[in-house]
Amino acid sequence: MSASISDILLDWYASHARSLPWRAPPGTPAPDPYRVWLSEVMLQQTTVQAVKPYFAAFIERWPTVAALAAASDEDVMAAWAGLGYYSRARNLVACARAVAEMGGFPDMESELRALPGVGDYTAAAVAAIAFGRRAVVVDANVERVVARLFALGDPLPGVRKAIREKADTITPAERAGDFAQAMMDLGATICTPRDPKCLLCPLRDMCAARASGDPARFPVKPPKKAKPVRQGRAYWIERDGAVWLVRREGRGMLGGMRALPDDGWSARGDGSGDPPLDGRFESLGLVRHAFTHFAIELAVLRPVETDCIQPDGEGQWWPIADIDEAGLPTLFAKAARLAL
DNA sequence: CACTCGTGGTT
DNA sequence: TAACCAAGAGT
Repeated sequence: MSASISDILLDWYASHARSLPWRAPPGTPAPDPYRVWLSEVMLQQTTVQAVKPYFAAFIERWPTVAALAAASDEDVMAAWAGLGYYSRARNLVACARAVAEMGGFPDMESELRALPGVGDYTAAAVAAIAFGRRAVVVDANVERVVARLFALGDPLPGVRKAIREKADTITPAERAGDFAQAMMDLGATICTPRDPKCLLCPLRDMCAARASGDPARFPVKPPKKAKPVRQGRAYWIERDGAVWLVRREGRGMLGGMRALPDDGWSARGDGSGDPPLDGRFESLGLVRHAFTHFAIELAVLRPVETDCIQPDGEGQWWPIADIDEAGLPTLFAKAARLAL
């Protein structure tokens, strides 16, 4: 009887696992579920390199889920600034509070799945990695590896159901967590999106995509839509060494984050809203920034008359010397850099 | 299902 | 340099 895919992969993982701050070495006891969960949320659509400093800072500042549950929304949002997808930070606090209330993380995939910010992938990953449960973990790496192993040629996202079924068939009953991480490491280091390193792959002899001669063709992706460019304005309003900052509303673009006041570009898309105070403005320059589904050209403006300034609406005067601690998302950090 | 939601590195 | 892409979730 020949070795199974999971046996081969687990054997490969024993000597090729990446060493990561949130990870236990292959075959060693599972890490703290809090660390697993925190890293998985941070890693959603985010590179390992980008996550590392944020993970270290969060663990240092909030060593337990109870500590994070006790933190203020404002502090967590500011600590998340720059990492992107800020709904993750809003859900992170909500999830920490729910878990603290429960007395700890549930150890079943179905219960994990019910927590805020925990979807199919994260629930399976935490169940497998932190609790040793058998769970079918499918992220973009696994999708790519499985699509290639079985040469699944239908386009995403329709092919996902078939991918999951195939992933289920190769997931072992034991060590599903190591298996999942092995699949992800293989996808990240060998079975890469472009130019896969098939000669180094432990599964090369059983890979249908490699046999086809063009493994990089899998998985087939749909054409992407053009990215529109929006125009907007942001306002740099200074008084006594401080700048006027607002907190963005709701769950939309950059929701919950501290920001410069703007003209409503994110809601309207055309930057046609009103400035936060009357008077004339002069230009400090233009910030170009690309989001996932649109780009923006943000004009940064400063009031010409600088006496007796008091902007409309809610906000706070933030000391300019401490601007790095304001927790501005990157777009507004760029605008602040331009102003300074 | 289709769309929203960030950012920075790589090619 | 424009495009692609990363340990996805919520609506």
